[in-house]
Amino acid sequence: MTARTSSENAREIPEATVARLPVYLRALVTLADDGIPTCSSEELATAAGVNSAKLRKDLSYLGSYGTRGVGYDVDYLRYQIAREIGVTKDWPVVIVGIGNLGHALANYSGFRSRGFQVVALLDADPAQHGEIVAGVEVQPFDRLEEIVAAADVAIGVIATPAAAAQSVADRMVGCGITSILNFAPSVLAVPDGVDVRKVDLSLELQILAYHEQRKSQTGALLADGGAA
Amino acid sequence: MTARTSSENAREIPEATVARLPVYLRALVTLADDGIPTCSSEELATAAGVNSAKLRKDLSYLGSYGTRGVGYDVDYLRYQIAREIGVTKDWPVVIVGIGNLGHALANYSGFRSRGFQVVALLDADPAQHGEIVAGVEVQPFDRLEEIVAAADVAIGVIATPAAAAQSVADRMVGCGITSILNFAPSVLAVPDGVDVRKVDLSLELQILAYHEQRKSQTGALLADGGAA
DNA sequence: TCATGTGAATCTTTTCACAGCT
DNA sequence: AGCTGTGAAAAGATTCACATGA
Repeated sequence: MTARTSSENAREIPEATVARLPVYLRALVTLADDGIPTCSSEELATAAGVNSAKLRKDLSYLGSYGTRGVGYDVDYLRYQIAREIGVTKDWPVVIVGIGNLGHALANYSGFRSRGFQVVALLDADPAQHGEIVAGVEVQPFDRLEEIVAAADVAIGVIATPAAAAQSVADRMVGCGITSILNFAPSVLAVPDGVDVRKVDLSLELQILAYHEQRKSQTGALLADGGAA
Repeated sequence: MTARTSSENAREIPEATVARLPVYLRALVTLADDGIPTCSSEELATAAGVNSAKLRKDLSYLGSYGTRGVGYDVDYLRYQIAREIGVTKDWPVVIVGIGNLGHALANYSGFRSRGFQVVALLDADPAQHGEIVAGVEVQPFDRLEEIVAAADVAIGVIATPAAAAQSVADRMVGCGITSILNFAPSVLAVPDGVDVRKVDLSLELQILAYHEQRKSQTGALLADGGAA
């Protein structure tokens, strides 16, 4: 669920494809780490958990980076996807709300290694201020504007309780942040041009519960759809 | 598979709809908490962050729970959706991997209040054993089978490093778990009939980065939205 | 010979627009 | 008079299957 941005671009990559590019990138990094120089669409698709037709169609939106009869050069394709996503350099990120989840996010090494740098941790609660988490000091939320301006931050992460999320989002938007990753279980209202992605833990579990309930009922057939 | 061939099964709910039911449920809970007894599709859609046509179409797969000319009874619709999802009673859940993220998950109150009960916290690292997190003791991973059998656990959460995720999933599947929520950044191979959902924090940020990069390029398509 | 890249077909999801019920 | 519920149309995503070019 991202904001629509229309525009007639020849390079218009479908949203479903965009959502898979990071998966491909991670699979390529793993292959590269294993010393594999080249792969077929079949191999990469397996590593990424999709089928090869979908993979090839997805990659075709980026360009022709493979070699017919051979496959893909792992490093080359990896670079092309990283460039397309925009993670060839690090993005500065602020995290607001340093509770349990905020701590976990701040400590999550995957951010650093995948194109993001946590430049500030902010919390409204004075009791938290001064604590050092993953090498970064927790500061008052009121310093948001100052920090965003100084580090040219475009991406904000909200890990506050639901009640605070909208006002945090408003402040973020007000100081120029245009992408928000929201872990609070609330729907955010933001202006056009601001992207919001939501991660909701209990929502994911509820989707599993739905399918789980189906499985235990009837017993006629397991059905399912493969997931992932 | 499936073959929408005739036969009963009038109850086939599209996956896209299933993924939104928990969102509607949460919106309804909020409305109920605010003391609102009735709402229109327009109001509920706004609260859920979707448009009203989509909401009505989604609800139509469950049945006819509204009243034409009036709207929906909040409590009644809430119960119907909860029943459809299968969260009218609690599901027992085990969490494996009690690092930063595992701690945050164990402490996350949203699980308890939304249909899930954390019955065990498991970790392979003996240094963690015995610690009490959110009132639950961290136990050795080897007790998995015993605990799953005793509490009839169907849903497992993996919050381990990527390297351990597949072997944890194998053990879970081996003892009868058929739904897995995976926070480790790795693709899990599981048999048919087992559902896996993945939450990948840096993947979400990378999707935002893609759109962010687009915004800063060209500059032509910045705000737009209503304009064009 | 072989695997990519891609039109065409199929399936899914969203949106439209209004008939039908309160 | 108004809002739901739903066919039908449109848009989007996936899969098929093979021409294409290394």
